[in-house]
Amino acid sequence: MFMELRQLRYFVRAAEMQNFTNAAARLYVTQSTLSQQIKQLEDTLNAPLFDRLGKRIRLTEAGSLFLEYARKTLRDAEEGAQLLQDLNGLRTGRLSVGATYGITAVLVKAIADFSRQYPAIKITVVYGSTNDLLQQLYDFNIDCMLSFFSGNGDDTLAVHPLFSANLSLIAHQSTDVARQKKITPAQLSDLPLVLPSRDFSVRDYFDQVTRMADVDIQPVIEVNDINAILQLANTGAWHTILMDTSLFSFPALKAVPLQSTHSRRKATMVHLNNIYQKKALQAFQHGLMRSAR
Amino acid sequence: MFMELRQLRYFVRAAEMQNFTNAAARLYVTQSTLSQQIKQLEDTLNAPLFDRLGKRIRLTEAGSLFLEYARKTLRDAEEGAQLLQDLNGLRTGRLSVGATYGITAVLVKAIADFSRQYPAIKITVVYGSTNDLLQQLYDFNIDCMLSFFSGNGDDTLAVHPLFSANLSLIAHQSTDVARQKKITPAQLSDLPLVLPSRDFSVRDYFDQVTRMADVDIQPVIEVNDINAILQLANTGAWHTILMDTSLFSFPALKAVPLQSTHSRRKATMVHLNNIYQKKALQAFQHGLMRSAR
DNA sequence: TTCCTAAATCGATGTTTTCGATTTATAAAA
DNA sequence: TTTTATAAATCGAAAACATCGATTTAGGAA
Repeated sequence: MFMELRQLRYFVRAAEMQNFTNAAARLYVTQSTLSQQIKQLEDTLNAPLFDRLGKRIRLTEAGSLFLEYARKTLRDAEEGAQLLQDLNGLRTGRLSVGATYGITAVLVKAIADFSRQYPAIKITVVYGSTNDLLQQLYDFNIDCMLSFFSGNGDDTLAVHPLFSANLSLIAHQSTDVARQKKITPAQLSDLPLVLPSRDFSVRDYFDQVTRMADVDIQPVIEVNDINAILQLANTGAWHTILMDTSLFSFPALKAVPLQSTHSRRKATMVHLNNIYQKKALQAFQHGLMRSAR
Repeated sequence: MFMELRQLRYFVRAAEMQNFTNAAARLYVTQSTLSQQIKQLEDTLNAPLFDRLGKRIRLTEAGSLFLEYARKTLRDAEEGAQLLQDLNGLRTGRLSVGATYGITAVLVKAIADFSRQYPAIKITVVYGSTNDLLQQLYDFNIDCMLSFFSGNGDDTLAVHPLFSANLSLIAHQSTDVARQKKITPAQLSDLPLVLPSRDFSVRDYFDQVTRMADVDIQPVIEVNDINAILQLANTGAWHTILMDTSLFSFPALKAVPLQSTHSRRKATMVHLNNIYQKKALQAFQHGLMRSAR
């Protein structure tokens, strides 16, 4: 009725050996079985594949033509299976990681390590707000999310803690405040501040902290790019507020921890529960945990 | 233990439908059977192909990767079988032809001839927009496409010219314009027009021509069915714009060629390159070329 | 919560594959 | 020409397998 790969396997071997009995032996079936399966294949194809010349057999024209396709079919199936083997061995695949800015330092290190260990895996990094990324996670656009997110109560998300970070004043070393060991929210109101715009969760978080400390702090400048903010801070003319872990590649900038309840946040790695977890994600998570320590 | 084509057939259908129950129905087996065969395939591949998200399913990374190979495998097997069918001398087989409406006259003649010569070949005609049909061509749903399409630059498509057609005003013989030998785009603006909706490539094409002639022409009525448009034109109350070859079976309607640069288009027959070409397709193409002359 | 629907699982059934034995056919040897 | 050896086809029985219908499990909707 329908063609099956078994029949193609048998046919190809028989064509190669030009002999049913030997082919059957190689296939660990009896000659009877081989004979019947070939016949069945011929029936479904409605064409003879072998000429039976007494006790010899020979491919017909149809058989010769079909042999090529039978081989190709088997090869494709084999390649597909091989590809999945490779996937299991992390010799191929894709990994898509979402992150918020505050995670960059750890992320860069983790990705560098991972890519060195598994050079065949293609990595995509998607920056966005925590909410953006959550959406993308649910849409299956990213495999995991790195952010300051502590979970939403249900069990659809797996949340793995990475490290803790402090909300901090970022100031150029030449300024007075840069030398302080800590600073209170109230003390911020006199300082010239450049803050990330409300797209960034750290800004939300900062507003929350100041509201709780009952002080009102308005930035002089608002920018929606963390790197630009750091550049501005690097001139010494402005300060900013970021998680201390956002601070790297600017040796002249110092982080002064904000003194307040809840000024420490936990960075986490989040992925969907209850779906198959890519091996690549597991490996990446493993490296990430090490990088975060 | 071993992969079988049956499993690939089930898998591909399930992946396409994203739903086991519906896929099973289409395959004329029960959902139970499908479920078990998919599981078996997953076992032999040692990789999950679907995420089971409650009552939904979704391809895993492995599944997406494997889908391509499964399709390729089935296609090769199918091509091999088709090869032998053709070898049987066009005494059996299927031919699926996609066409846009403007080709109908030639298509009908070609099919009539072909079917008389090879009565055993089952013919399917699929009408659709050029883009629809291109997609179906790439999906192997149709063997060739007849349309006003001149190629897309790459060598995956073989394009054979059939005939040229003129963009024309279609008017009832009782109207004044029907007696003109030709008409300019500017002259159209005073006429009551029913135009095919933008789904039709001829409309795109007409808009392009008027834009180049620097006149703005808006239809009174827009309809997404060519036959309905011709019925309307046949009342004498409206005119329309079509390729002159679309005009047949309405003896009272006349085509007045649009006088403009580029108002002639070439109709073509297009099929995929680099795959085995059915004998039936070759024969059909041959007849088509003769009909188009 | 209850209801609805989709996938997984289970045991029974029917089909298909396989096997071993036998038959048929033919090429080579006597 | 007969005999012998060997290879493919055929046959009936046995094993393996796919399929089914019924049931269970579980998510999503009302």
